[in-house]
Amino acid sequence: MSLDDRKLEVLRAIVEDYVETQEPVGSKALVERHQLGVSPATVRNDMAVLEEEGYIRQPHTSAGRVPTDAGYRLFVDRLSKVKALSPAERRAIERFLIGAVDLDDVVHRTVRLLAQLTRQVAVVQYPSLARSSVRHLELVPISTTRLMLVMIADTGRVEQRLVELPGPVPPEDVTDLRRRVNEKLAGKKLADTPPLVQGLVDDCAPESRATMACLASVLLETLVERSEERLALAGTANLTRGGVLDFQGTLRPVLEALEEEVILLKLIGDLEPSTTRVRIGDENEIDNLRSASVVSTGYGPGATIVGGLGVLGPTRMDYPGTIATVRAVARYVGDLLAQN
Amino acid sequence: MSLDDRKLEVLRAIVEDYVETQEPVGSKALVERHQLGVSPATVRNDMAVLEEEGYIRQPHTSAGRVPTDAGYRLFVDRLSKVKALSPAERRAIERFLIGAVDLDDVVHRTVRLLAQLTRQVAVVQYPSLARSSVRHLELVPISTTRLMLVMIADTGRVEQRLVELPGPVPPEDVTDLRRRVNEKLAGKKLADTPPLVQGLVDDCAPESRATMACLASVLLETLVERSEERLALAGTANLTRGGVLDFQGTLRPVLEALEEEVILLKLIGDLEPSTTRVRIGDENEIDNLRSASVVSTGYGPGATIVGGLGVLGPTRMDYPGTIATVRAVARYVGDLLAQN
DNA sequence: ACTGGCACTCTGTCATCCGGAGTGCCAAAG
DNA sequence: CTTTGGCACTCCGGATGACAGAGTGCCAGT
Repeated sequence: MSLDDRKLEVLRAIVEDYVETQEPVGSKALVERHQLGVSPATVRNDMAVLEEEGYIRQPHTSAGRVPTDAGYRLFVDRLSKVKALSPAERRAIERFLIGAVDLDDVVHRTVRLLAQLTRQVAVVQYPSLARSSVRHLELVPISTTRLMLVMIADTGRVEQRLVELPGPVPPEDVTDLRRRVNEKLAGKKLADTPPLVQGLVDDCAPESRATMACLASVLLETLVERSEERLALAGTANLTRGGVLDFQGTLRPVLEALEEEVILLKLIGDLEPSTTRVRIGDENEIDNLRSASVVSTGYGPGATIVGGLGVLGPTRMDYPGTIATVRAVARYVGDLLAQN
Repeated sequence: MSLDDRKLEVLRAIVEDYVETQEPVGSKALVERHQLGVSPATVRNDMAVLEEEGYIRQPHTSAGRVPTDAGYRLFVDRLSKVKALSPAERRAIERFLIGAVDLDDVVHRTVRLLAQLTRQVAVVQYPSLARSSVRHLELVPISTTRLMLVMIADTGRVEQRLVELPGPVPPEDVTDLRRRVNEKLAGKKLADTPPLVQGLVDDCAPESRATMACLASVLLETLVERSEERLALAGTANLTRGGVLDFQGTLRPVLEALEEEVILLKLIGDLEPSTTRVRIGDENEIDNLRSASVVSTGYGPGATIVGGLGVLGPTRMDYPGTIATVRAVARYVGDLLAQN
């Protein structure tokens, strides 16, 4: 059975009212607040059908209706258009992001901005190393048998690792190493480096091969293979808005999930489709987040995507507004990155 | 009126029981659980005195007693000895901290370890730039009019800034700049650099002076003056242990405070006395944290202190255990830093 | 196909009640 | 002077019941 237009309209009204008031919405209140042009009794019939189809449910007999996850899904997919941002919001975004001094700063500002605008928990992934290219590799002698390897990526990320050398290496050899490493790797996608790094070691004169091998293993192991993704988080205090009503009584599981970087990355990290993604309640694979929704998208300079960002909140959230904000922030951040 | 030994013993018993059970403790239960050698009635008299003096209070008439902030304070100062760590804890600390690949990694591991061991919210400050020395300054050309300035500090911190140059600068000039900057600044305390940096500009040949001035201003402004302190946070989910009983009903204010880096720095950042500091409830200047206690200490290689770390929890916390853990972790981190 | 009416159900709240735990005080004992 | 046992009193927390309000489902009528 397909739902006619009015039933969809009723669903939309229920979602909007419930999101706003946080209370189950009844037929009477609905016809009063929206111009549906029909009587409560009619709405009740429609509601019965919507409930049958699984889009809404009653917390208990003779209470109003509340959207189900499926109801929100239908709402997001077919009933809502993306809200335009208010000029105030646009200005807030611009003002917030100018004046960032480095990548850390950009990411921190972004995540706070996002949390503030959406009034939810915000997550921003640092530009992924896997999607970055090497801009420059620097070797800094710390002692005769220790180097600090600093990698600067085109996305602005800077990573450093301590390298323990097998034996003392004189400064002029370091200069030589640096030159050779950069010649080979600068400008290359990090993902493409493994064979090149191997080549570096192979081409090495025997006397410096051990040193180069050390360097190579640190490079490969900690920067390419275990290429650690970094995250910033903000707005956890927003979880307490709306009392303990959202998240079925306890923030515990949600806070626990937010502590796990791996989980967060799963949430915002699937960057394949360049469009905004919305995961509602049960659609999250993480059990702890069954009562939460996540709106996420990728960002990056131009059309490429180097990282993800998003927000997490109760399933009862303002989807159109949140989606609009997340997209806008992602675009601004992308532009900002493009300027480097 | 001074408190005799038995009254102090009663106070200790009350604190210990309350911390454990989370429930107001009455005179009867007290004599049963501890060998006080006196009757409940006697204990009641002592309690009356302790209440008079402000060390305990009754949530309501005819309920048991609960320690006040002053009571906890007295307990911490005079009634508790620092617990020795269990071998299991020691092992956990060691196992957790070996294998860290860089400073970020050390800090993150530390903060998680601390949160896990104390079962509270943990905060770790990155080694303060203000207390670090310059190990090396690196200049990486990004384009002809842009440099990336990378500063490597002896504490392992690495900071990078983008420098917009007034005009194109050829690579060999960059090499020269790099050499001059390092000759002057390497090994110096960051706090001592301002006059040296000024000297660098003054000594510059006129044709490169504008470039050097640019560099100098970025250095001074963003690394020395606005030397940003960084923090890591973990264990917020622990706030939900003990139900909503701690923190008088809502986590809101606490979560809000935890979002503010400035506030956190105030909490753990006062590094003057090298000993552990405990702030109980009202002793926190931050209103939001009036129902929380903070245990913090400084850490650093050897006897010097380069940063702070600590935990935050309900006033009802296991002070001896927490203090011991915080100290131990700080010592281990210090040792780890000393190895670099 | 929609509407008005009506009986029914369930929640949330308020008042009341009662057992339990704990206190404060007092008089007696050490 | 300190400690102890006894006793009346207070207050919390849970259980119970009554009740108004909101909302529904269903049915007959338009």
